[in-house]
Amino acid sequence: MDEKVISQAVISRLPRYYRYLGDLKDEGVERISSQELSRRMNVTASQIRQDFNNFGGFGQQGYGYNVDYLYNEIGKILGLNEEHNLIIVGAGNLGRALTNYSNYENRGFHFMGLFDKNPEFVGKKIGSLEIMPMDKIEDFIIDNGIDIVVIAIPKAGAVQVADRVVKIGVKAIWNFAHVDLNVPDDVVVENVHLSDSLMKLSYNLASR
Amino acid sequence: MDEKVISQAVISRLPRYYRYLGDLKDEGVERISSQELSRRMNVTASQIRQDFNNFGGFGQQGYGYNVDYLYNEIGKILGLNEEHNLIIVGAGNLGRALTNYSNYENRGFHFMGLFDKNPEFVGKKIGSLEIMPMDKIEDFIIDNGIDIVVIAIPKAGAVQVADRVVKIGVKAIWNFAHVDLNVPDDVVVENVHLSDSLMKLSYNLASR
DNA sequence: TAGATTGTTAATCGATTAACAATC
DNA sequence: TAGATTGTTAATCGATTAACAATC
Repeated sequence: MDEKVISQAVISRLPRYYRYLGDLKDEGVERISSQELSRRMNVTASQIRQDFNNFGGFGQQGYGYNVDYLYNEIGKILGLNEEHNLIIVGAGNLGRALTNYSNYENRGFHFMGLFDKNPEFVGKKIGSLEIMPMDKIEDFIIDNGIDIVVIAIPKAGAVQVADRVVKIGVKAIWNFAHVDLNVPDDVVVENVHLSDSLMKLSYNLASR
Repeated sequence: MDEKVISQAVISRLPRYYRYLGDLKDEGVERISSQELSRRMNVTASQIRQDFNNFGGFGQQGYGYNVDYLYNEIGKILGLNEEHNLIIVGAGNLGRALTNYSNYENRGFHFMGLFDKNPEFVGKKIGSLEIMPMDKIEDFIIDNGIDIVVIAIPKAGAVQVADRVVKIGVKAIWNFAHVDLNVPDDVVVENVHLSDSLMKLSYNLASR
């Protein structure tokens, strides 16, 4: 391996490139220059070329970038050619919303199970998934090759759930709980702190 | 006004400070030094002091920071002492999840209305809110002093909804649609692109 | 007063932008 | 070949960290 470490600033921009390239593809655009993409996306052409060149040369002098090729390459970089099996812990409103967020499916993200500690929920079906009790989490993860765990429960239980799934080898957590998870270095956590986001909006609104 | 512009990097960290200070308050901690906070939060003490000093001196040499006071000051900076009235456009799973995200309530964020274009949804109640038809959005915003609009519909309709609410004076949009909204300079948009977040997780998992 | 710790300036580091030679 | 546009190096800008004088 021994790959160059890419800064998170670059990584954060990749999904947006991917989205724009997908749109261009849909429009039937075959090739695009960094300058034209820069105009559309409102970033500098320089940044676009620097970002792409972190991963090797995807373009051609005098021509630009082939949209289809670049789209696929960025998809590969993002790991979208891999299949991922997920479970969601927490069958509250948010957990249910994520369950049905079916447009992930076609990107290789498969939502396989839904868990909740509320006995009244257990057994109920959300879409095609049946809600299972919390004590089945470990077995389900192992039996179904789950590699991503989505935490959609209040902060009180989140840390404990994270500890449990990390213990049996899960290496990726998508965390919606409003708490920082403390995990080993080789486990990646992606936080979605909705209230942080709303506070940022509140600040920017107030200080317009 | 004429206030110094604070970088978004700093703003993004404020909600996290706010959360940790709230926890400290709950623990009954009265004062804290930048060094101790740095240890807890895993950031440098230098950064903490720099961040706070963007807004004036909240501490005292030789003593540190008063937890309660600092908590309140950051709350004020974030605009949490102001009342905000919100509506949610889109009564799908995500919209419903946000509706019931009631812990925002006690921070002065009031979810006042829920809208959907699906005639079958209109009239149904989600919690205490009745789903209203899309053509009532403008009147409702004006009549109820709505200052934040939450967009929780697919990308297809999102741009149009944004245009409509901006037209009648809304200055803040919390956007969950997977599309960039093009709004005037004096309108703030806070994006929550869930699939971008999942792609980042996917990348970081693959390149661990 | 002595010790602690801030507020703030200076140094460093990293990310973005500009420039241009390489090359299609 | 001439024109266009990348890949890449150099310059700039901004953010983070270190250091320390001010002061409680």
